Amino acid sequence: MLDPKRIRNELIQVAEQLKTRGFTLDVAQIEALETQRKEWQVKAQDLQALRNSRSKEIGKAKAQGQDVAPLLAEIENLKSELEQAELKATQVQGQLEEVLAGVPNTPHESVPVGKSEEDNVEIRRWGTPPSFDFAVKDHVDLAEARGWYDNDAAVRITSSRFSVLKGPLARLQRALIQFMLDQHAAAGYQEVYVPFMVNQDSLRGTGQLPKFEADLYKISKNSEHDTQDRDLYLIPTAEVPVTNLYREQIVDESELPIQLVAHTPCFRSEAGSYGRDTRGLIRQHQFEKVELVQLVQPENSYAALEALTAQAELILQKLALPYRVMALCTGDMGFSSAKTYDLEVWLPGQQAYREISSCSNFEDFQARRLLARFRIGNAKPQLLHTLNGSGLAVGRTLVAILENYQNADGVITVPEALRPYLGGAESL
RNA sequence: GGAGACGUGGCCGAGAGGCUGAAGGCACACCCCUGCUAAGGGUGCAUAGGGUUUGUAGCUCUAUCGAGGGUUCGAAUCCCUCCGUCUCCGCCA
Repeated sequence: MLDPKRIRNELIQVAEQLKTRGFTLDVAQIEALETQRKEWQVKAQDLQALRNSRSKEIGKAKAQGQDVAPLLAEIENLKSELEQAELKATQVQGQLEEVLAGVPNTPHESVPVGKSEEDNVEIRRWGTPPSFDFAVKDHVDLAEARGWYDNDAAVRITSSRFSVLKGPLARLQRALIQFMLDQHAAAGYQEVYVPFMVNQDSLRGTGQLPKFEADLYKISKNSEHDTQDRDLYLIPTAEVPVTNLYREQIVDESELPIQLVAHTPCFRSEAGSYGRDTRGLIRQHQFEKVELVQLVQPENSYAALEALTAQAELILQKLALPYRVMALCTGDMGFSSAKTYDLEVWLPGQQAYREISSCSNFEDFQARRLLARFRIGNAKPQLLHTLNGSGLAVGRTLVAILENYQNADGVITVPEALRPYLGGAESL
């Protein structure tokens, strides 16, 4: 979430910035709530202070054996007044927080202004799309022809948008995961293994809740006696558990930058995407992803974004997959992001570049909710900047390899970098 | 899953309705002293939020002793619910 102080002091400027991403900040509403907040909070705190001092006097009087009845009578009325002020204060605070929780991050000044995908800006291209002297197939046709992909079985076992991979394709996926983790570890990212289910606080921390509940799979865990909501959610990305490793933590400056990598399955309900990418492995409810996460000092976060993006690119380069880097425009960026680069890989089956990684700098937007902080010496803790990026989406990498490395006879050439992970096999 | 014990600041550990935001110790920071890397003395040392303010300075207020609720003029201390940790039993990979 945004800094409430900034919203208070620079409301108009913030509203302007948010406008570029197509978000209208209800300035009047916030001003009204803010006025009320101040009024009730001050009143409640004043009454609390009064109660505290009176209570202390009673304590002292009692200790000295004096009659406390007059003092008690004096604060008799205070109680209901205080209760009302406290109630009002928490109500207004709650409303204000609800509004603020729905406000997206403000874009970095370097982000191109635009309305949609169309306005994203290509930063660079790497590699050349391969040319084929035969009719190319898409990954579904390629995989089905070899008996590696069974959509019907997945539907029977679970439902649509799940998949069953068999034999060499399943093994290729495992090889890719291993390969990616090894590459990132070699670059200094610490590998972590994390839970695939998370609680609501974690999702709030990274910004998936409260706004995007519909995209998540929920596991009911509440019992009837629970006073708090204990439902768990399947992670939509490793970003959630990994970044939350530092929720409510204060790390020493010497531990920075923190660079982590995790492989997890990801679960997305894909609500609202009916009819899009229904064929094959592009858009699934469950998919494998290797995720890079960094927590850094604020002044380093934009350099870290470049480095993290380059690290994700490295995988594509080692696999010799053609791609381009897109700077997302203000209108296309995710809720929590201040700046995002998408990596788009060339898919011959679609004759198009498709997203395979998304690398974002969230600045302190997530850290504020998370209370993820660092400290220099004995100074006051400061909010970290958080970043993450896919390195890469494994399912889509699988698609890219099948399609880019296909041969006329349906055999798939194994990218050289991957051969050590497949017992030296040159083709599948 | 059953039985019991316990959750206090970066750590250890007092406190058992008021004078406790919290003794004492360790760690840490700064200063003093000390003729070697050791010891001693002093000071400081939680987090968040609000008000005031040009101010992330100062002053001041509020909240926080696992979490939430309750009793009370007043709760770290009493009651309830939940979560977690430990020990024993059961079960299991």
